[in-house]
Amino acid sequence: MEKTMDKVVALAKARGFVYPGSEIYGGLANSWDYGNLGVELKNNIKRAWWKKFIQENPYNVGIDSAIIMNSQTWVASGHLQGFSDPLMDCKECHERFRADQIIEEYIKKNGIQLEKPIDAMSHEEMKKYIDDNKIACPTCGKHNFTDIRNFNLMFKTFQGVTEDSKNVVYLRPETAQGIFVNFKNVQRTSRKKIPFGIGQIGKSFRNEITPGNFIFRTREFEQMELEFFCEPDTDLEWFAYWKKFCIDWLKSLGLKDEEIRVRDHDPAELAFYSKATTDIEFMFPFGWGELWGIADRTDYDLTQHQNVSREDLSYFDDDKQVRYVPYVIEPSVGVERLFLAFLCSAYDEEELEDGDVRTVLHFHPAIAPVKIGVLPLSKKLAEPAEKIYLELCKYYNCEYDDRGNIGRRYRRQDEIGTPFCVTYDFDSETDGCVTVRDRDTMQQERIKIEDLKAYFDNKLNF
RNA sequence: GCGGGUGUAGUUCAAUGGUAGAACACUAGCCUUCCAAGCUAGAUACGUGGGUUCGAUUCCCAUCACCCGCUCCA
Repeated sequence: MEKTMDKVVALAKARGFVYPGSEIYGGLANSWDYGNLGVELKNNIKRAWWKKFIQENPYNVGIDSAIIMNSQTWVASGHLQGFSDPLMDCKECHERFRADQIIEEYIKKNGIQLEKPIDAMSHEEMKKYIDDNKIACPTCGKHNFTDIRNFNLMFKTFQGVTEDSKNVVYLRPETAQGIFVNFKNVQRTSRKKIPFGIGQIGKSFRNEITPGNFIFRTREFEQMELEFFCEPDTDLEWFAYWKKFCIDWLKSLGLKDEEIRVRDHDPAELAFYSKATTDIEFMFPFGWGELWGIADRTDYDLTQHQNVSREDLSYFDDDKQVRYVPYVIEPSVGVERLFLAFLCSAYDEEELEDGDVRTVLHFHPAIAPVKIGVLPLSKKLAEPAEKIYLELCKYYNCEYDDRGNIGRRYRRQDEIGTPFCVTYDFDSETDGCVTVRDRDTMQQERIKIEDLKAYFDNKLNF
């Protein structure tokens, strides 16, 4: 069986996991909507993360911070400055440059004195200067540039009625900063002592140059981030701890050893804020792709916010009688990427004994969109079967289906990854039992109708 | 962002300068029907916007989307 992106995407669209966004208007590049099954899968993933990282974890608590934050946040975090450069592309070799740097190099090389400093020049003036002096592309030597564009990865909008620069706000490019600015609030109200973590699930927005690979990289996405605050000098221990924690969690939900690998970043590759970064990668049909980034952010963020806001963000350790700015370990994972990884991992085409092929999603029951399919053997048995459905769906997301024949209905449930099917047949009336069929083993059991709840509580308890 | 390609029911494909067919899927009905069965009936499509033309799904342009390659990526 060849597992291709095409097949996974086709199934996702056909069965209601993911639709192209704004489809009736011709779509919107790289936006995706999650359908009736997609929303269940997505919610299950988020619920599983929250349970493991927040609810069950004695160290961590949660938060839900605003998407739009005071713009000073992005001054402190470095997001504003880092990407407000005037960029231009060489049309000949497609290399991208900073316009101010090209001019800078040119005047330095030729000993020219400019009338006004480069950073005071407008984009038009820079472009004109480059054109007038026929400054060549440092890579290919030709002179054929695009216009200068201000490239910032952040989505910009205005808060309030007037669209002037004072009202500019940004959609957050990561949820992490909402945690950092609330560090003192959460520490005080939760009465947590270091080490402790604050987790958050929420949308982030990045105006990526090249999104793609289905839902792998999109401009609007959802992150599940944990910022774990620890004492300086204990950061590397915690870094290793969370790395293992994340990998174990992925495996507990069904990702296989051979589908996962861990890649440590070279020192040269590290972002300016990070001391160490590890990517947990997943083997997608299109190749290895980053799933989870675990970064040692040191005390960079809290120190930056402390400097820009002039609020003291240090922590006083009562036991050791020392004050310090905590170090931060950040495991950050994208919900959509996990969604895609689970979908790809679960996808299978099985050849049955009679030579028939069934497409089946082997989701871990915790994330399966539908837990139980309730199927009457015949439409004539619809009434009692519906009764069972109405009872079970109080506890588990269930689907009732009486259309077509029974075989087709089993296959449909296989295709959406439903772990169990309950079939009410002509004997059920007399013996009070139904057939429960397991998706993975294809084994069938007769279960008393009154025992069904207990049976599934046992099977679906995680 | 650049180059190349592709857009016809839900899906995979036909045909055609005079508005379109099939298969599978879907819906309804029949059937004591446990792994995509059978029979009958039915609904559903020319991506969007311009242009040429008496008339465009077909030709031209733009746009949007997708695919392949390059580029880029906190």
